[in-house]
Amino acid sequence: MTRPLTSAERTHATLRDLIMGGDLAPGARLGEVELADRLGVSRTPVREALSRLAAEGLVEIAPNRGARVVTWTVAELEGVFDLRSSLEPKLTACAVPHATPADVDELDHLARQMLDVGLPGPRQDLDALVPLNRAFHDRLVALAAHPTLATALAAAIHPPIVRRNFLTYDEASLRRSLGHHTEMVAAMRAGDPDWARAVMTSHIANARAVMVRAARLQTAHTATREGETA
Amino acid sequence: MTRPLTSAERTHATLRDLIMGGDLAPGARLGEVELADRLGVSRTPVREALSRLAAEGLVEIAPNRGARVVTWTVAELEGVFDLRSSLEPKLTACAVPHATPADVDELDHLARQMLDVGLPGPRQDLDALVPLNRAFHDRLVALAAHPTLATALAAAIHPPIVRRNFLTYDEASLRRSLGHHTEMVAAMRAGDPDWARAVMTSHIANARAVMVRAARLQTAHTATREGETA
DNA sequence: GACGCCTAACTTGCATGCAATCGCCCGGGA
DNA sequence: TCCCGGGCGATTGCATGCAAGTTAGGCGTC
Repeated sequence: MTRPLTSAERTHATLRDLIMGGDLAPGARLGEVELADRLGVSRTPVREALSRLAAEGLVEIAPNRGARVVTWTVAELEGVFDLRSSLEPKLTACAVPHATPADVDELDHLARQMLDVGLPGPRQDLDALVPLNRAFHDRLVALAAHPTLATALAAAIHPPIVRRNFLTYDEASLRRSLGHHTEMVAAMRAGDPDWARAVMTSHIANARAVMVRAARLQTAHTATREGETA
Repeated sequence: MTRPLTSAERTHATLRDLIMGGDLAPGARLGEVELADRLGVSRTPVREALSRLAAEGLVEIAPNRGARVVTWTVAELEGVFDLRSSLEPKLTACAVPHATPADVDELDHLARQMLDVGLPGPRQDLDALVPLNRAFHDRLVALAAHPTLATALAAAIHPPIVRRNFLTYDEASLRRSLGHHTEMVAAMRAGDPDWARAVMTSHIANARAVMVRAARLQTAHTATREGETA
C-alpha cells in the first residue's frame, strides 16, 4: 500500500511533469498564486515544490521576482552531454555484470519495440519512442546499482532535452541511435562491459550532435520572438 | 554591492555550514521549531532551507517525521569516490588550457602552503589543511569553466567526508596527496591536460583508499552506540 | 514628443494559527 | 514476562494574513 503523498509532493511531481512534458515552456513564469489556484492548494506547498525544483535545476528563482522555467543555452546543452558522456558509459559498464538473462531479454524487447515504432514505415510513431527510450535507459541505470552515479546523472539529464531530441533526429542519426540500443543488448548478452561502455559512448556522442544542431537552429529561430512567457 | 539575502537563504547557508563543519553529526535530528528558535526566524524559512538541503542530499526528510542529517554507508561512500573519479579528472583536464600563468602561480602558492602545514614539523596544522585544499580544488573547478560538471560534482562531494578525510590520513598517504597537488601544478605549467588528468585520477584513488579504510573503522567503532541522535 | 518620477496594483517573503499525524508511554490481557 | 491497544504530548503539513519589494503605467516636466 502506498502512503498518501503530501500536497507539496504532488505539486512537485505535477510541476515536474508539466515542465518535462513541455507543457510549461522554458522561460515561462510560475506565479505562486496562479499555480496554487490551478492545483487547488495554498501557496505554501507550491513554494516548497518550486524550491525543490530550483534545487534540481528545473526552475530558476529570483528573490522577490518569482520563478521561471530554466532556459538552456547551447553551451549549457553541450555541458550536459559532456556530463552524460562521463557518467552513462561507466554506468552501463557497471550494469553488465549485474544483468541476468531475464534482464537482457527485457532490454532486448524494449530495443525491438523502439525499432518498430522508430523506423520509417506504417507503424512509425516518434512520440511512442520517448517513453520506450526512457524505460530502456532507466532499466540500465537500475541494473548498475550505483545510486550516487544515478543521482548525479538524473540531475543532469533534464528530459525536456531528451524529448525534443527525438523529434529532431534525422533518419541516419535515428537509425544509429536505435542500432546502439540493440548493440548494447548484444554486448550485455556477451557479458562484455567494455563493449557496452563503448556503445554507450557512441550513443551519447550521436545524440549530442543531433541536439546541438537542433538547438542552434532553435536558437536562431526563436531569437526574433524572445521574451515570450508562456 | 551584495543584495541582502533572504532569511531562507541565510538559514540554508547556516545549516549547510553546520552540517559540513561537523557541528551537526550524521543522524542528528533537525526539529523545525528548535532550528527556528536557534536562528531567530520562523518555521517557514527553516522548512524551505531543509527542503533545499534535502534536494542537495545533505539531509533526509521523512513525511510527518521530520528531517535528519544523512548518514553514509561504506558502499555509498565508495559511490561518491566513484563519481568523483569520473568527473574531477575530466574537469582538471578542462582547466589546463584555461589557466594563465598567474592562475598557475596561485595554485602553486596554495600547494606550497599545504606542504607547509601538512607535513610533520613545527608548523603542522591539519585543520588549516581543509580550507587550503578546498581553495585549491575550487580554483581548479572555476578554471574548468564547466558549470554543468561543476554542479554535478558539488552535489556529490559532500565536504563532511573530505573534512574527516584529512584527519585520518596516514603519513604516507598524506605525502602522496600533497605531492599530487604540486604535480598538478607542474602539469598545468607544462600545459599537458593528460598529465593533469592522470594526477587527479591518482589523487582521488588515494583519497578513496584512505576514506574507505577510515569509514570501515568508524563503522565498527560506532556500531555499538547506534541510534545516537545528537 | 521624450524622458523621468511617482504612485498603485501585484507578487513574493515571512510569521503565525490550526488541524492531522506520529511516536511514546501506560495499562490490560495472554 | 511479553505483547498489544488506547490516549497524550509533540511535531509536522498546510492555510492565511501582513509587510516589504517589484513592476508597470500614468502624469508632469523639459
